[in-house]
Amino acid sequence: MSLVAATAAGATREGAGVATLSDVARRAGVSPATASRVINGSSKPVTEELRERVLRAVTELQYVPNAHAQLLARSHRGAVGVIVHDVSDPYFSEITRGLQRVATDQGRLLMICNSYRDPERELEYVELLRGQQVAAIILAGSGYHDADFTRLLNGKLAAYEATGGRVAVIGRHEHSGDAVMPDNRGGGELLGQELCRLGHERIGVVAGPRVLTTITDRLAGLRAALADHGRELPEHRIRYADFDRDGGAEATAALLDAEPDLTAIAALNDSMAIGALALLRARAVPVPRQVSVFGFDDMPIAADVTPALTTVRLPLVEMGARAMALALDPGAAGPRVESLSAELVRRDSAGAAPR
Amino acid sequence: MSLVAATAAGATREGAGVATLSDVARRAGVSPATASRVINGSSKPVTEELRERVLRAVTELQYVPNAHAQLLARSHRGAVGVIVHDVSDPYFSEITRGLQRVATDQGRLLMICNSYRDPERELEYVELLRGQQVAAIILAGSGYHDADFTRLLNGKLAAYEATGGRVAVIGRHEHSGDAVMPDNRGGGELLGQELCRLGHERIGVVAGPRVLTTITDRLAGLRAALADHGRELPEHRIRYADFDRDGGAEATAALLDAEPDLTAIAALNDSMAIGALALLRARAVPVPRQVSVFGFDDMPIAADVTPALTTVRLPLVEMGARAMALALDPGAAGPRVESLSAELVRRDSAGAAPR
DNA sequence: TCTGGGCGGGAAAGCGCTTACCTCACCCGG
DNA sequence: CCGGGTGAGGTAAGCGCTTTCCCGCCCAGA
Repeated sequence: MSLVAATAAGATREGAGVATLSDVARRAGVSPATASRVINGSSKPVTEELRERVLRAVTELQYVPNAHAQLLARSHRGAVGVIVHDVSDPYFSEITRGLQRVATDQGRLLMICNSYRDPERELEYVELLRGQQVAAIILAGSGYHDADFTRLLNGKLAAYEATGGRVAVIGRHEHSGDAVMPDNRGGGELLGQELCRLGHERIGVVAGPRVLTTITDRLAGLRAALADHGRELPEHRIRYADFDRDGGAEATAALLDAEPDLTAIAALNDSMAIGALALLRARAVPVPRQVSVFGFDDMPIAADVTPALTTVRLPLVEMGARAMALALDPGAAGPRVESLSAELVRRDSAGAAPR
Repeated sequence: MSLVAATAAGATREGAGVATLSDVARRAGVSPATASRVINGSSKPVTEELRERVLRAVTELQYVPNAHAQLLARSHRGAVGVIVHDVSDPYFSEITRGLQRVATDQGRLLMICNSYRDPERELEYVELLRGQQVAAIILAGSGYHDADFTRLLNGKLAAYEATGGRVAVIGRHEHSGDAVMPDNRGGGELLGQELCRLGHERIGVVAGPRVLTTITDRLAGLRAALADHGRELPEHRIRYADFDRDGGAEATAALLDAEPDLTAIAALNDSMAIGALALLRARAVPVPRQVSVFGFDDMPIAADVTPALTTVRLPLVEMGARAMALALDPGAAGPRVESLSAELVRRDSAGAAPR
């Protein structure tokens, strides 16, 4: 689910009569208590006779219990909140699939919120989810290099946890609690090693916004690996743009305009890599013969573009599943951190550097 | 949001003390009524002095109102429910984007539920959303050829509408209320015309599940256009499979195995077309030189695969936006139906039939 | 000085449900 | 024949909030 705070405005006030529990009880000629008991199979026994009368009334009135009233009365936290950058981004779709699977297994409802990479909105969603009395909040997706924001967010999360809420994050170092950490740095290193193995020297990097910690991590790994092989990564060969397809195309164009003889483009996620591929095709640059392209994440479409994308795989579904498991298992006192390693996937978009 | 019915089991019962409105009131030394008034800016004036005391208490206690209690007290329907087949499918991501935009503009919260093409689950979600007291329910995605299911669904929707709920559907004829209808049949015709224009005779169709009305509509349009040009579409050249990438690959393989000399593959959505493309590439069949491939929907990635997909565009975002507008506008007595037409997008995956 | 009107604030009645607790009838053993 | 146990059902007290209604105060006007 994507949410947006509902304001008081624009409320509809329709509805002559939604059937309530009392309506059912009245029609069945029993007390609300009895009706409630048969409707949600309480442990307290009710005679067959009454049970049937109640069930009949339920179908006749098309009664559906008011979920809010139930929640209030039970003071029972059922749902789990998830805050992602954007579910329509395959990276998050995959993570969400993992989250969903575990949540479903445990009979939990999931509320999914899109922050669209706006820290402000992320903060709002934490409040909103808290108001919804969710049992746990899961934050997926890169954190931000912004100390003020981090402090604020941690404050809110702490308040939530203090009242028994559980929190798990995916890929954020800033939070001190339970976390699932994909090895972004290690993935960057794999990328760097491959680049060196293939003999690339003039490498352009197509990066997402530098405020994202994911970007700096991947970059750091890449730099480290290159340095190991005596290569440098000058700042002017890194272009920061939106973390999506169009950003990838744009950054690639800028890179190529500045230095037409690059032999490799390393995109910091697959969407950007697809944008890079599109731009190269538009400019009739042969891939990988003249320029090799690398992605990151290995989202499903990566294998289907042409040339199929060489990329660094992150176990996205697994990450989601683990995070949900952590969030739902009250266990362990100390914070638990699970690291998941990256893996290089060689396909057709990268080859040896032309000489 | 994706939901799954939360069972009573597996509830957590944590939480020593979530601050409540009374806590805030007590700490501020005012009545709950006053606290409530300042917190959600009631029209009733409150002295600056008290207002400040309350606000201070709110921040000190990190108070967040209990959304369920608010909803209950206001008996105000805020959210809107959306049932789609699968948000991670770009077709629905796009529609959802449109829904979201309008909902956000009107300050509405969206609850998104994935039915994963399971009619049973669709029914359950209608109940669930009703229980959540949503102001409207939007059903997106093909209906099913299943009279029993349709009757059941319409019954539930009618009950919901009877109590003031609003319903809008996207691409379903079975419901009699407000609807946004993409012109699937017309799109099929466009496809057929293009196929004829390019001189294709031996055409294989890669279709999704035949229980989906979308499939039969597109197929009907395609058939009609072919018939106009004196061509037939024999049943054995239609393969029904899952409505996704893998289904597309599978159906294409079956088609080619049976008739290696087909000159065109018409897939009934882009995901399937991408699967077809992948299979053809794997078999080293040149596209479009030997076989042309057509998609349907024009989802964003269609332009980025290679060869770029020739497809039939549906205004997905627009469809979502219109549906939400209909759902949120109580207006008109009679049911309103908005038709949106399809458009052929020529790219590189289709060419003249080889001779 | 007295009255009426306005206005800020509180008391309390719900919203629809769950559940602890109580009642009442019945049945058993002593 | 009676006391107490048992078990089915009802009563009512909330869950946390909003909102109507009312009260008391202050000031303007007579």
